[in-house]
Amino acid sequence: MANEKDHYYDPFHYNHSSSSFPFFRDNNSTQNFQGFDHNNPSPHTTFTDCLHGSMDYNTLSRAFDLSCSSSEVISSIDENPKKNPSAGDSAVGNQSTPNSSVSSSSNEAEAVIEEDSTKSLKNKQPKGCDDGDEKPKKENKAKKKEKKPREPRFAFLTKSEIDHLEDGYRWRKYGQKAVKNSPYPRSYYRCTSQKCGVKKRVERSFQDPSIVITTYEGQHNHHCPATLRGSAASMLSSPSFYGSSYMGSTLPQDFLSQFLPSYSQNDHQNSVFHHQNLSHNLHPQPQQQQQQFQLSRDYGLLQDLLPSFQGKQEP
DNA sequence: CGGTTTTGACCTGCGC
DNA sequence: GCGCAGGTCAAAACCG
Repeated sequence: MANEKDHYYDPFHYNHSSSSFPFFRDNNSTQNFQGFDHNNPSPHTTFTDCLHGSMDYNTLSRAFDLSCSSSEVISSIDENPKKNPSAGDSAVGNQSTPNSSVSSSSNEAEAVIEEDSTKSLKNKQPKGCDDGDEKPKKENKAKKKEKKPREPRFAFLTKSEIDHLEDGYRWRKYGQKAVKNSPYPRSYYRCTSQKCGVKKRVERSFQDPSIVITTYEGQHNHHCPATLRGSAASMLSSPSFYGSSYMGSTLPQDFLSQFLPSYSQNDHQNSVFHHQNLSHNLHPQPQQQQQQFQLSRDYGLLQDLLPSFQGKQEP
């Protein structure tokens, strides 16, 4: 979907020289990792890894602010590749020149991300004009659906054996789909809280089944119904969880506190977050890979993890 | 019995 | 226009 509604934030476009952490934000609201093309980044892709926990846009935003005082934290690449094709190319193509496009991104990234959600309208269009002989079902859907902008997305890679990670919120599964090139299905969840339209998708990496890819969409308009201690917080300190590319050198505690209200300093001491400088560690040793998953700037790695990504990667 | 999960059908956008 | 893939709906099944 390469139209003006698409916005692309290059997850890889962080300033690795400063060890900022690679949170990815998917503003564009279409599919993840699908249709990614080095030469045409427009097809939304964003990715993030890091921790799992109760994330919503609010907490994430705050977390970003904390760590991302500068532009490099989050690289929003090209807010509109279509408008600026060359920038679009740079979104991915410039990854070898980390500082080239970062400058303009970050600060606007925050603003852009919300703005985008009003622009991205990939949601189903109402079929209001269906003819009378259509199925009633269709008509109902048509009436129900409105043009709703997609919410910004955040994707997380989590090393876990559990598919659906506890994050303190209650979710209802509303769908499951097989993922192309992957033996693992993708599950769709919706927050059960009334009027809370937050969704999340959970899928397992095809290449590394121990990695769960969780994509959050939207922000909760209510408090977390459950304390996280014992659930997400405990998982943070469990060996099965490896927050990999968490790069914020000053973040861990504050950041985690933002995500996990019950996350204490004590937890932090036991946490498995690792500060990594991706620029020096694009290809972790096998041993390291056992200990921590690392999100690399190298597309190849993402490609390995994401089958659908891979599909587009190889012509 | 109410809430959740499962699952096939349906819808939409994109590429060819 | 057609086929494909992602995303969603909603009825049925399941569960506590």
